[in-house]
Amino acid sequence: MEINIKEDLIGQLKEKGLKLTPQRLAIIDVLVENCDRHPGVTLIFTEARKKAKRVSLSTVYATLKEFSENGLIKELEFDRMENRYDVDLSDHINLICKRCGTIADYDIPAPLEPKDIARKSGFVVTDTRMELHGYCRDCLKRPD
Amino acid sequence: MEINIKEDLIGQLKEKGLKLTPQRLAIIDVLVENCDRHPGVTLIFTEARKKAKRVSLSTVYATLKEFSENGLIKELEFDRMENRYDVDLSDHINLICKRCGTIADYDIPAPLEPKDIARKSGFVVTDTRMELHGYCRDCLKRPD
DNA sequence: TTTCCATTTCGGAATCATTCCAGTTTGGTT
DNA sequence: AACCAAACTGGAATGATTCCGAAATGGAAA
Repeated sequence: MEINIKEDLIGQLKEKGLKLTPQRLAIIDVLVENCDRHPGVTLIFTEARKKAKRVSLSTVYATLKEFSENGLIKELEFDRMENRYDVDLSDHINLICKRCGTIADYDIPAPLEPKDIARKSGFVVTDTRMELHGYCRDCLKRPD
Repeated sequence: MEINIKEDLIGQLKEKGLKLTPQRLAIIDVLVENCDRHPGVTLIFTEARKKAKRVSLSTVYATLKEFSENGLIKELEFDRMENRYDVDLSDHINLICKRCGTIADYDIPAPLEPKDIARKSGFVVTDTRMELHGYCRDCLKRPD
């Protein structure tokens, strides 16, 4: 499964005419290995360093930007908090824990028809983002 | 109508034991006058200066934070973009134009039951945020 | 395989919204 | 009128992100 995601990402990379560098390969590996963790730049940077000899923070930023602009990954932007990256491109709802910062996916398809919205408001939807902030199961258990 | 919102805000301020200062009064005025515009800090700061003799940027930040923490207003956080503030506390969907940055409200109640989510995922929802990014009617008309 | 150049990488400086800080002022209660 | 916790100030600090010019390199073409 992870192999498929990885091969798919590399395939898309070439399709888009982007070069396959050791840095990018390392970043892809980290993304795939942590695909259910919505990793941030710091984690990706740290882990990528273990895989490729030379990777700079600038490169990680540039690469993640490039990838998300080309639709390889999804960028979840946050305020006063590192952006998070998701290999899962499907529309889903993010459950974001206020306490530990964990981001879980909630897979109920959003019952919002872009067509209805366009018809009623004239607004053309290109990206959907649904966040539910609150507390995850684990944090609720833990005292304090 | 606007009068009611203003009086209501001032009422809540006193209820919460917060002091009514000329700076806060000016900020409330700006919020109410621009209630359908989702104003950001810069706009609020600039306009508030016209109303009160002395207002500092720090105060605007502190005040907006205080207000939203006390539930007087809603803070919409953005990445790489000023936060926006909303006097309308009801759950609604924000239509955010990628081009002009306008934020419009879309008033269809979200058909997501917090109870269902809690039951299925153990996640307790405290805040809902739904954003649909795309292009507004006006920007679609305009060429280039 | 060698050449070549657009792309990528690098690290350090710059950006910018926001927060922090320490000192001063002030609303509103006693 | 006195008092003090809360609020205000402006300048410095923060931290994620972007920008920059120079150096390195993937991979297509020769």
